[in-house]
Amino acid sequence: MPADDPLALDRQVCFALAAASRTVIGLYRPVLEPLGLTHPQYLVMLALWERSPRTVRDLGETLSLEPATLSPLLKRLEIAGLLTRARRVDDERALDVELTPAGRELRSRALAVPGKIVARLGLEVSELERIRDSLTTLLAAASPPQ
Amino acid sequence: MPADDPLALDRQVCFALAAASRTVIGLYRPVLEPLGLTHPQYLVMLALWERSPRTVRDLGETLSLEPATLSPLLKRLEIAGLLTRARRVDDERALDVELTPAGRELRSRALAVPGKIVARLGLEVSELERIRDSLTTLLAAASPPQ
DNA sequence: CACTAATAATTAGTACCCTAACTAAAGGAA
DNA sequence: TTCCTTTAGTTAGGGTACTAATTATTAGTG
Repeated sequence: MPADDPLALDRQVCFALAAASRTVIGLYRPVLEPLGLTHPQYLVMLALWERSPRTVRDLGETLSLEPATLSPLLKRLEIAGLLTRARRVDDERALDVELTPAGRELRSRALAVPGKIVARLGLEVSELERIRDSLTTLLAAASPPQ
Repeated sequence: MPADDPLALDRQVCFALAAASRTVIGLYRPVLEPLGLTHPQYLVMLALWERSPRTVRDLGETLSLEPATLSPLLKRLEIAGLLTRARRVDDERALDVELTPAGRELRSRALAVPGKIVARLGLEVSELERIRDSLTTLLAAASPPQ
């Protein structure tokens, strides 16, 4: 195996990305479980805590997720009582995905989540911010032209 | 929404990670489809092109994937004729996952893959390497202690 | 040697993830 | 106004991804 192998696993950004993503997200599981959330659900709630109500399309664009992924996911959050989905009055193709009081109140418990993960990672916050900025660059480069 | 909101989406490394990972991996789909591979399968093949045969456990550790994920995935690659799975003689709990001649030959077509993705991303190779190194740091921090 | 504990891989179950197809509603053009 | 095109969200289907449970094999202990 030559030292300059173009297909070497440790040369592939996509592998580093996939493995890091899965592994980091895996750390959230025990932290989010007491809140009754999976990681993708947590991301949805983060978006709604920023702004609610929002449409499925808006959530999809914000989270880089397809409607087909969001649809059942939102359904499960609705069943859990954290949000409601109602047809918009001005455009009945669209849904207003809106936090319930329970969904809103969950935010205060979620405030402890990032700190727990940062502590588990044991990296400097400044380094995490640098990594995050790199990822934002990468996401922009990979995203479809607007 | 305060400017220093600890739960702001764009402050979460995990969100940047999830979105970037999904989006970048999504770019591979049309490139890998002519090779008959999904992205996770591509990663498995990369590992086997480095070294074959390998056990499921070895592949799992290398790729940060659970055996439960690998089991059906390898089965599909076996059905596709790219690899075989055989009980090891020295330890019948373990499998030897070994490339077939077809699996081995696929590598030459796969050599074009990274270049296509890099071109699509339009980022300098040096920047991609920097990002990859960051991710490797992150993966190490997130991984269970050895 | 007998028995217990640990290990490797598979299966079951749940929750994503995407593409493709579909239904219903809205927008736009003639 | 009518009709075609586009859009929003859902459903279907295939492929992951994980935890938990299971089966069979191996390792370790007395």
